[in-house]
Amino acid sequence: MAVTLHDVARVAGVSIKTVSNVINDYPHIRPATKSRVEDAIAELGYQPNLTARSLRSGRTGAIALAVPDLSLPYFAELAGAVIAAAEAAGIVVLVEQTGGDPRRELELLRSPRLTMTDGLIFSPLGIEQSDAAALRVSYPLVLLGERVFDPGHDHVSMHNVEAARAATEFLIASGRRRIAVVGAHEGEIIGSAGFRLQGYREALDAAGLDYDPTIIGYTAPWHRSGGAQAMRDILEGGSPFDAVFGLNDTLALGAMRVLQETGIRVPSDVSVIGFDDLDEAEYSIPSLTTVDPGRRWIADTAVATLLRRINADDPDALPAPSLLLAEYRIAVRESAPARL
Amino acid sequence: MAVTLHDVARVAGVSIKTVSNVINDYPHIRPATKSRVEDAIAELGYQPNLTARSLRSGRTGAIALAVPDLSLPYFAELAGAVIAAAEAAGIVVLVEQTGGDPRRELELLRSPRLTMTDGLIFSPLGIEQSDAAALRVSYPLVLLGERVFDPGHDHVSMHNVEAARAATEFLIASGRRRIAVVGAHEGEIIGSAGFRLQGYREALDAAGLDYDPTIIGYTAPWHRSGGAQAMRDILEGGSPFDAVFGLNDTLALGAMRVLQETGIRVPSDVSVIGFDDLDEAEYSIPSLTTVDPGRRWIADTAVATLLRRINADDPDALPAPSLLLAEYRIAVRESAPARL
DNA sequence: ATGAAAGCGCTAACAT
DNA sequence: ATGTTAGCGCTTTCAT
Repeated sequence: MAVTLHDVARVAGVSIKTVSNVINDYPHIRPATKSRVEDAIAELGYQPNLTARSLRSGRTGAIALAVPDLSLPYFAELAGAVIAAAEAAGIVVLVEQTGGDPRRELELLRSPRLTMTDGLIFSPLGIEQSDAAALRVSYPLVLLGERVFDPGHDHVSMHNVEAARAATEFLIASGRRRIAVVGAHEGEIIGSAGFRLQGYREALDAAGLDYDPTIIGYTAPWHRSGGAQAMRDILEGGSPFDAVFGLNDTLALGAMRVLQETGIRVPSDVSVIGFDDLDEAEYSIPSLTTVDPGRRWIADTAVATLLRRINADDPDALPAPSLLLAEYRIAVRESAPARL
Repeated sequence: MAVTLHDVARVAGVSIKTVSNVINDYPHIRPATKSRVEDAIAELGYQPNLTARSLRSGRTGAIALAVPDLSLPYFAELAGAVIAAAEAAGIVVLVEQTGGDPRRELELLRSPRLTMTDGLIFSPLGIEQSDAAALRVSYPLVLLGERVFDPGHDHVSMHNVEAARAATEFLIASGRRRIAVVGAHEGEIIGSAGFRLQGYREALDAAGLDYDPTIIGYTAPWHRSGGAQAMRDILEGGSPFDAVFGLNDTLALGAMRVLQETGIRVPSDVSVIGFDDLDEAEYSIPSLTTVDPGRRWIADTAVATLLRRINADDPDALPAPSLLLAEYRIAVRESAPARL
């Protein structure tokens, strides 16, 4: 069926080893032999069978990336950045969607599917501290997102607490005092929502402002509709506020829409800040001030770190698993100007 | 290193064939033998090596998906839908980004990488009619997007002309007469921009309205910023208009932002309609009326069609390559109400 | 109902 | 500088 090394070897009048040498740029080949082989390859349209190569070499040249859902813009942009970084390194990416479901996340970690890849970049959402044992796997693994697990893994994440604190301080510095939050998770300590809320409280404390639970809006799914609903809850509560901190951009965008519906003007009545710096933050009406958490750096670093583990000759000779945190910055746009 | 069939066979006291039979649910196995093997599998934590299975069976259980860029929301949502459809069929998806660059698209079609997959779902953007020969590949291939090539391939697409005509007719029926277009491509006949513009012109013709080139905005990249720029061009031209047809949602969203900046109100002054029905169309301010082109159906159908080719015992016994077109509908929201 | 043996296409070890 | 051989882990004949 397909052209194999043997076919090329026969046509070129050499052994398959020589053909293999040519393909793999082995240095000591007579130019005449080399060109004869290359001609045969071109003539037959030979392409190496990567499955066979993988079986023999133990390397597939592919990695897996597991994210909750590509329809969430943050993860779509993250996946795009990971694929681009992997391609630059000559490897391909198998993308899995877990839906943030802990059962599917655990299943994925033990899936035989992973034998088709050299390692996994995993952005968990549903699994918990008690599932940490499931992360002790035999293949190279890099975790993304919140560090809710014991050490022992390379982990690439962002400065959630500090960045959220900086976002809140930015609003305070611009003159706001009653800052509502959209997207909190009831009782969560560890996790994006918990960390960002903590940063928010630290900023309030430092400024001597009181924490007012009546302007904290809760929603589990971080969609726009969740942000809209949480914003409505706060409005119905009746407590005044002069700014909104959306714990991510889609929440902020959903909240902004509800404000607009209600006749509240952004930013003249209420400032709005988000978190993620999605592409669309630049084009919303008004454009969204937000925290750029360093997504591109996260993707590049995750791939580089995974490849370092994969390529390690002696796995134990490698540096200990590390927590790598991206730099953040505040992207100032219209929804929350630096001064009112 | 890893546990193999041989290890399981040794522990269970059977041959590897029997273990293989158990794994593959071969019916004629003595229950006692079967449970002995299953115990050994559990005890050793055996997992089949899918690379070896692929080499022997000729099937990888993976397909490739090539799209321009996951940071474009349409393709992110499409990719998510394809991965979900594939997962339901028990296969995984290797995602490639071409950037819409014809060179990379052509390269991809001949990439040895594809030997790691059973087939390809390809959404081309850059290659042209003259590259049609490159599409005559030896592996199963399903094309997505505009049918700019000769037949001979399964192709899953949308009713571009009709849907664009319907969108335009919707605006006309609502009372609009001067409908600007944002996102046209200079001189393009075949392609999303060309087809949708054609549908627009057909609707104008049918309604007895003149086509006015001064309210057609051109932009090659279908980003929000492109939509914004094309909208500005039209405004600078000074010709009046009472509606905007964005040839996709991001263009429409970018245009809407410029209208708002200029003090033009949507929809009271100008109606805006898009095309794609992205998740975000529902949450923009105002929410965006748009054409739902049947993305979910497209993803399901592309996967099902590709799998049919892959699973064909006799490739020639299959139905001829077909052009499959999704049903469309207009999602009516605030930016263009049915009646003003 | 189970086993023995071959071989998918390649790379690695060892020859020469 | 090139050839020979073995074998990665599995499925698939072919036996029994």
